[in-house]
Amino acid sequence: MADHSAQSNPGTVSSARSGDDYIVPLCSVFRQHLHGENLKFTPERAQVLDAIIQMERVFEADELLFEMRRRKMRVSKATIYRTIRLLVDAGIIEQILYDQKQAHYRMAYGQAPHDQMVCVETGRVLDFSIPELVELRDRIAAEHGWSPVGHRFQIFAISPDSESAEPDAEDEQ
Amino acid sequence: MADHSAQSNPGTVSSARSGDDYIVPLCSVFRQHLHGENLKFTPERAQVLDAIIQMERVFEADELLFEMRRRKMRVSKATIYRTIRLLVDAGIIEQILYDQKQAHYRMAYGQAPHDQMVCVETGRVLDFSIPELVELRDRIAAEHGWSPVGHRFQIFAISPDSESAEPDAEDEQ
DNA sequence: GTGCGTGCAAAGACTTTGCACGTAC
DNA sequence: GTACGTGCAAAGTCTTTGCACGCAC
Repeated sequence: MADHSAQSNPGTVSSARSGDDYIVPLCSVFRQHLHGENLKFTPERAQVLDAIIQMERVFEADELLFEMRRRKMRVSKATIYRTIRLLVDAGIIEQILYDQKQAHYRMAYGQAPHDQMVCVETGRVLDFSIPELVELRDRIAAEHGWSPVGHRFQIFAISPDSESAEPDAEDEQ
Repeated sequence: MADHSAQSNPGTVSSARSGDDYIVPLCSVFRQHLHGENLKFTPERAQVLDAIIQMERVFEADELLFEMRRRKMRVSKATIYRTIRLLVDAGIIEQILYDQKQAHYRMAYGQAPHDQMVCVETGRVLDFSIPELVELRDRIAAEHGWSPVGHRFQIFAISPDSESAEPDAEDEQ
């Protein structure tokens, strides 16, 4: 497999199209999902989705709040948490786990691949896709009689830029 | 709880030997690690390690506390948390991530493989090992010029016993 | 019009920390 | 003897919830 790395560049989910192109379809997707659940499409929810789209990378609830404040969108923390949950339910974003401190999320709509490499020094994230992993997963699940519904593959590594650039004095006696 | 997972299959930490056999070497490992860091090997720390060994499965800090209380080991919650961190540093146990609610840990000393399958219905965990995954990981890291230090592979699936056996009224339509 | 949504602050779940006393080395 | 450890409770961090008012459908 020569080049399985879908996004050659660090961290960003979308590459070819600009952020704005997403807004219309994603709004529709979200609106439809809400409608299907008898929930309402409010300005606040639209703003949260909009802000997430603008972030174009992995984010935490807190970062989203901060970013929205910076952009003069006045939405409460509670609403952000509530909306994030709805967006996960709608399949528009997904939760990823780096640590148990706080939840991280990212866009899932554009079918971004699940696999990623995380730099243990800098926190930099590189997304990529390994199609065989799905086959592997299905095979293992089948061998045990389980029904696969998803998987997660993360590589922990040190990125080339962190070794050189970063002094990173953890403990110097 | 009956038999939380794994034992029957490849990948459990202990298979042939009984729990007690571990106590001596693990104590030594821990003691040496502490000594190397100029820390002390106290009865409390020994008890925490002992209790973890007896659990023989994935555990949470809270479960460990409960189990130790049950066995009349009087160790404070703070000490459990502090000792868990030391054991992770020593490489004796490792943290695994199911969700961000709380941290889960398991024995890492016997070089248990990192890969696992989690039942999204019951929480049952099945450990297994895929050697190719390490090669895959190393190859991908190398392709991008990163230095791999670890990985995590989790399959989310529905275990056969959960569909039939378990009522599990999460939502009963 | 009504029921779902929102903001606010308070509560909740898990983990860490400050302090005074205790103990392994 | 001393520096590290311990228990306790209080503080911290991230997330959820109760309530009164407001708005989308």
